[in-house]
Parts: sequence; C-alpha cells; structure tokens
Amino acid sequence: MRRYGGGMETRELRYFVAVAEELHFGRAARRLGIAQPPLSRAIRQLERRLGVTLLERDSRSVALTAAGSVLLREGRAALDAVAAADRRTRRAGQAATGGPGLVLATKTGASSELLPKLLGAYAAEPDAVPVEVLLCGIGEQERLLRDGRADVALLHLPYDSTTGLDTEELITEPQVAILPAGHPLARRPHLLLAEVEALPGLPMPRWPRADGSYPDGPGPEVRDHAQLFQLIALGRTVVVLPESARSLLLADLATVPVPDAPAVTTVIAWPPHSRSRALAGLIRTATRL
Amino acid sequence: MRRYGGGMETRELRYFVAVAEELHFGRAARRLGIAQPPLSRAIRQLERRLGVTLLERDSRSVALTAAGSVLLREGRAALDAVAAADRRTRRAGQAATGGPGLVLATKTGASSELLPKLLGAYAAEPDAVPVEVLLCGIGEQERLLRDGRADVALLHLPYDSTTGLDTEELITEPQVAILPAGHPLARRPHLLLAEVEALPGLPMPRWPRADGSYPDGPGPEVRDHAQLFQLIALGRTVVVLPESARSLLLADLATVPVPDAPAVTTVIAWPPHSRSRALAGLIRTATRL
DNA sequence: CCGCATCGATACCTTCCGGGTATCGCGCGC
DNA sequence: GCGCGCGATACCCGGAAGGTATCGATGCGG
Repeated sequence: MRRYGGGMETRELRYFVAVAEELHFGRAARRLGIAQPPLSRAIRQLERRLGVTLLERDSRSVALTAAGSVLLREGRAALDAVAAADRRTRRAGQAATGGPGLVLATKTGASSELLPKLLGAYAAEPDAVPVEVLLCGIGEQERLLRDGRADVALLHLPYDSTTGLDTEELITEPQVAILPAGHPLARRPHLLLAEVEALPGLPMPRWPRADGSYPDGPGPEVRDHAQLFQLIALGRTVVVLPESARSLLLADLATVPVPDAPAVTTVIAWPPHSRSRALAGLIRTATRL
Repeated sequence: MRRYGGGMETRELRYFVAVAEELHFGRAARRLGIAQPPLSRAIRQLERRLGVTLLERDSRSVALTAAGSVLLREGRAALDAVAAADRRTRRAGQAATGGPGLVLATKTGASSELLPKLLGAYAAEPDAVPVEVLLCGIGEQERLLRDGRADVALLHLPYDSTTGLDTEELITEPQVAILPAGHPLARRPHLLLAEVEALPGLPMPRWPRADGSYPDGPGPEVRDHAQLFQLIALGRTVVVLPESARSLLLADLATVPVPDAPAVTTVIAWPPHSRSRALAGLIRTATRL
C-alpha cells in the first residue's frame, strides 16, 4: 500500500509544459485556451509550492532554469503516463462492447512480410482479440506506447530506441542496397556501405524527424516508401534497407546485399507494466513465428 | 510539439487508487483525509467522464471491473511519474545549493565490495557530484527509481526485475551456500542447490515482500543480513548468496560453492528518460570498474 | 420479523480556487 | 518620447471540491 502525498496536479504540469515549450506566456495561454494572467499565476504557485525557480523571466524573454528543464522532461513523461491511463481505461471499458482489443503500431511500409503472418497467426489463436494496426512515422512508436495510443509495437533495431520498453526479438535480417535496375552497381554481387554512401550524384534520402522537420543534407526529402522507390527508379537517390523490403519493390529496381551494414532486428515491444492477457497472447504468438 | 487534451487530474487518480486498494469508500476516504460523500461523487464523475464503469458496487461490497484494474495499474504508474517529476524538480532546484546530486538505491548488505569501490572511483572523477546512498529492502528499488526518490540503483539479476529500466551489467558472480562453521556439509568442496534446499531442519529463510508481509513456509522470517547470519550461526537456517556476501560474514560461518545456482549479475539501472550529466558520469565510472 | 448496524448515494450548504477583465510596470524600437 | 509588447498585479465571479445531515438498501442478531 502506497501513499501519494497531495502533489502536483496534471493541470499545473500541462500549463508548465506549454510555457516551457513556447517560452512565451501569451502564446502558451492561447494554446491552452485560457487567458494569460491565470497562467502566470499558476506557474508562480507551482514555483512557490516546489520551492524552486522554473523560469527566468524579464519582460522581454523567458528562459528555462536547470530545474525547469528537469520538470519539462519529467512532466512530459508524467503527462504521457496520465494520458495512457486515460486511454487504456477507456479502451478497456469499450473492449467488452466490441472495440479493438489491442492496438499495434508499426512503421508504414516496414515488416511487410512479418506483419500479415503475425496477424494471421494470432487471429487463429483460440482467445484472440481484434487487433487494430496503427501505421506511423519514424520514431513515433515509442511515443504511442508511452501515451497509451498503442499497446504494442514492431520496432527495428538499431534504428529505433527501446529504452524503457520490454521487448522480444523476432527476426534479424541483413540489409540490401536498392538501386535502379539499370545502374552499373546493380549487377555487383555485393556492395560496401561506404560505396553506397559515396555514390556520386546519389545522396541518401532524408527522412522527417519526430517534429516533422528534415535534417540538412544533399539528399531528397522523402515521406514514405512509395515516394522513396519512385525517386530511386528515377535515379535520384539510393537507400539501404532490410532484406524484407524486397517484397514491396517496384519492377525496375534491383537489390544488392550490403554485408557490412548493421543487421536489422525486428522486435516486438510493449510498455513494461502492461501485461494483459491479450497482449501476452500476441507476444507469445509473435515469438513462435 | 504535443497537445495534452484536458484529461484526468492526479487528484482523481489518487482517489480512485485509494478506493481500488481499499475496496471500501469509507476507509479510502479516511485514508485520503476527506469525507466519504465527496469521494463517492469524485469516483462517479471520473466514471462518467471516462464513459466506463470502474467499480461494481452494491451496498455490501465494492469490486473492480476489468477497466478498473486497468486504471489501477496505469494510475499507479502515472502517479509515480508525477511524484517523480515533483521530487526530481525539487532536487534539481536544491542541487545548486549543495544538496545531493545523485541518489543511489541499493539493497541493504548487498554489493558490499562493489559499492565502496564505485563511490570511491566516482568521487575521484573531476566533475563528480555528491552521491546519497539509499539502503532499501528487497524489490524496493524499482519503485524508488520510478517515483523519483532515487536516480540510479544497483540491482541483482535474476532476483530483481529490470523491466522498464535501462541497465548496464557490472559484475557476474557465482553463488555460495552459507552454513554454520561446524556443519557437516561445510567441509564439502561444493553443494548442489537441491541439496541445500532439502537440508533437514534447515529451511530457507523467508524475506518480506514489498508490502511487508511474509510468504508462507517453514523457514524463519528475516529482515536483514545481520539477522540472517545470526540465525545461520544458530543452526536455524541456511541460505544461498552471491560470493561477495563473504565479505560481511561472521567468524563462525562457512561458505560452500553452489555451482548449479544461477549466477548473480549486478547491474546499474536508471529510469530510461533521465540522462543527466552527473548520472552519465556515474554510469561511465561504474562500467569501467 | 423487527430493530440495528453498515455502507454507499443523495441533498444541500459553504468555501475557495481557477479563470476572466482591467490595468500597471517595464523595456524596446520607430 | 511615445507606442507597443509582455509579464505581473488587482479585483471580481462562478463553479467545483469538501463538509454535514440524511436516505435507502442489505445483512445480521435477537
């Protein structure tokens, strides 16, 4: 049995996170749908109750203190946990009335072979529940698991981080370079990573980050695999992907093994404390594939 | 940038967790320091807003629904995260004024060789901060990390669970049986686990669980290593411990290797998202020992 | 079968706090 | 110097949280 001394309210956390992200009380207030004065007051109260200065403010600028950055990081995690509690409880309530039993998050276009096999095998289990598949962008999965929008995800090491998640390895596969069918290197038995990266006139594509912005660089900005493959066919870029990406290839593309590229391991991941009956079943099915 | 739609307040979560743990509105209200009617109302409001029945109540008993158990589990995690945000922010504010920079949790009596070495080596680092050591009971460490009372912990696999934590392995050591010096088996070169467990009249001791209660069984209840060793010396029990426990042994005790007992790995563990400069330094020092 | 105790729900009142409007104080730029 | 942007302050209002009294149901002992 535990005691939770009357601590911070999530409202205060939401307010602080908004201000800390905007570094501007007016904008933060607008984003929160309240007026600016109550927001100022709320932050001051929070600072007084914590006995800590969170924001250094003069009338021209607002900046985070060291304690403020800690609360920004921890506060986001806490808000995610609260949001997860909310969503998962709602879903648990509706599960009885036919809603999806599990939400699985995976990267768009990835695991095109594994995923149908997994869903098929699981659906055949005696106590299977409906599985909703959530296709999402790069690096989005961890967030979805944390805030309760997903119960389980397929991640790809070493690209995705699994810190704070429980995982089981499913398959490991080598990577291949994907080239236009007519490219001179397309007939080579294999390529080295360095060779692929140094291909003149064929810079690696740039994927969007979590916030939607693109890193700097020479390569084209791509948003999904369809776009990517078309650009490769046009001879504008090149990419190294796990072997299984072959299954969604266009006709005029060729693959060449890249033995020194790190092998990609597909893992099934879930938040550590949530071990529902249905989730356990799905994981068991996955590891048996 | 993320939006957190106006969701649950921590007060509601605290209330629900109290009721779910007590399964009794009156007791829960007393525990929370409020009257019973506002508590009933708060739970009803929570249920209405979630659109989910959390508790099945007739006027004689209260029981959790499936959704209720989900909210109990997720709510505890969320409250821990909020408590962690609170505590870590407070500490970050006081850190400037000389408070402890890091709080390390370890089991009382364990790692008696490793811990001083680690603290010594870290203190010698150029940018070391003060480290407070928190001695705690079995299985308490995960909780301390989760709710922010500790920043880092020493855990012992396979006894402790590391789900949801980031870890680095430090050392792995075999286990030994600890016997009274005069015991007939004390002169054997090694013992099998089965032999130790079957010792007539020497049942394994029982350790308290997280909630303070003891599992059933024939062995004596022990609370710490001093108590345990005294009981062994008295010939009332026997135990299998990692080799390094030798360093805190009494004179009239003997150790015998137990090669088939699982090796114990000491790991340093920390919550996944909190990677402060000081913490990174401590972990680096630890892995270099 | 009838009090009686127990426990959650309801009714009603009070207080306090979250939120709004108006305004101030301050620093910057035209 | 004057306007303007921004955060802080002052003040008011409404609603929600909390308390007291009471009800209604249920199980139990006499």
